[in-house]
Order: sequence, then C-alpha cells, then structure tokens
Amino acid sequence: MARAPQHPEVSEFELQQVLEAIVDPVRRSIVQQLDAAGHDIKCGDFDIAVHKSTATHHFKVLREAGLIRQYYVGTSRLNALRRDDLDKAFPGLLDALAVG
Amino acid sequence: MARAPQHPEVSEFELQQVLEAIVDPVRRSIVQQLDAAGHDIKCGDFDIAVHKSTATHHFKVLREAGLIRQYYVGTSRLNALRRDDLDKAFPGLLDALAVG
DNA sequence: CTCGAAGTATGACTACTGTCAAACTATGGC
DNA sequence: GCCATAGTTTGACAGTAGTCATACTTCGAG
Repeated sequence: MARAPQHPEVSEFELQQVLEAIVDPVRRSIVQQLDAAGHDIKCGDFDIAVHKSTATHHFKVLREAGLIRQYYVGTSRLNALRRDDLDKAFPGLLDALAVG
Repeated sequence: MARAPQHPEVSEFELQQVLEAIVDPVRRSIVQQLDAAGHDIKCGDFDIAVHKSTATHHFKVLREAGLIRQYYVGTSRLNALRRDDLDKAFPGLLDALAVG
C-alpha cells in the first residue's frame, strides 16, 4: 500500500487528462458524489457498481488527473474533491459537469 | 451523400455523449477552431492531421452529439458550432473547454 | 499475535474506438 | 457529357481502456 500517493500540482494539470478522467461514467459519478456530499468519502462508501479492484483503478486515474486528493486514515483511504485547484486551472468546468 | 444529416434537438442533448465527443483531441481541436474563427468552416479547411475518411467520422460524432451543425453548399459541407444550443443545455461547458 | 477489514497490484480478457485504404456518390465547371 | 473536386461508406486492423479474479499488503481490534 503506497503510503504517500502522488498528486499533481495545479500547474501540472492538463485538460486532456482531466477530460479523459471525467468521461468515464463511473468516475464522473464519483466526482459528482463528492461534490454533492460536500465532505470527503471513503473508497468503500461510494455508490458504484464495479469490483473493488476496478474502483482502485478509477480512483488512481482521478487522482493522477488532479480531480481528487487521497489520504489514509487507518486502513481506510479518504477521497477529497480538489474543487479549488480545479477552479483555478479550469474555471467553470466542474460546475458545468455538475449539471448533468 | 445524405442530403439532410440528422441533428439532435437541444432537449435531446446528453452530457455523456458530448463529453465522449470532446474528449478526442482531434474533435476538440475542431470545436476550438470553429470557436476561434467565429464563422462556419468547410470540412476540408480545418487544420487536422488525419485522413479524409477519419475526419468524416469525427464530424459525424460531433454532429450527433449536438456540437456542430452541418449543411451543404455545392459540393462542400460547412460546419457551424452550435454555441447557443450548447450554452442552453450545458452552461459554461464550452467556455471551460476553450481555456485549454 | 492473530484475524478481519480495506484497499492495492498483477494478469488476463473483451470491447470499443481511432485510423487508414479503397471504392463510391454527388456537385459544379468546361 | 466528362472530369475534377469534396466528402461518404465500408471493411480491416491495432491499440487502449474498463472489467474481474486472485493474491497480496497494511492497519486496527481483540
């Protein structure tokens, strides 16, 4: 289990990578659940219809694109939406996605 | 050659389909060129690095998602960005994409 | 210290999608 | 009528991405 997962800086965000991340319905759902909740969510507490290992893959894609920040609390991994960072890099993008 | 290509109504727009359309770099480039130009552009006048038949495919995807409107003038096919319709369906989305 | 819970890593499989080539269609000009 | 031009259609192919199963690691509880 990686103790300190890699997170890109805002300056490193790439639109192409962000779009590829959110185009997947499962990942977009994860982002929307985080946005709607307004608080961080454990990997296991999301409402997604895929296998655990598949979920891990999706979280990794979201993290590497800069959409979420992940950190451990005990054996659980918590996920936070990087709203401020995303608004800085791509103003309006997140809001436009929340609609659908 | 289809004389009257199908275009979806604004009410039929689907975010998933729009995202799948613009996630492709070639297609996003087409949208950005249309946006930057401010006027309609012939299929053959875009600056894209793919074969003619591949371009046809991309235009079709963009059209069916509702991003562009196509109409014939002689043997040429002109492409128009459906900015107003998109702003209605997904406010802020197009602007957020123009940034990158 | 042992066990269960939470998540990760790896490998295999499938399906989709972007790509090109070649043949075809439709329009306008000569 | 003929030909060049613009774009479409069809088929084939390669690469990639989402998926699951299995095995593994790490942490907390008892």
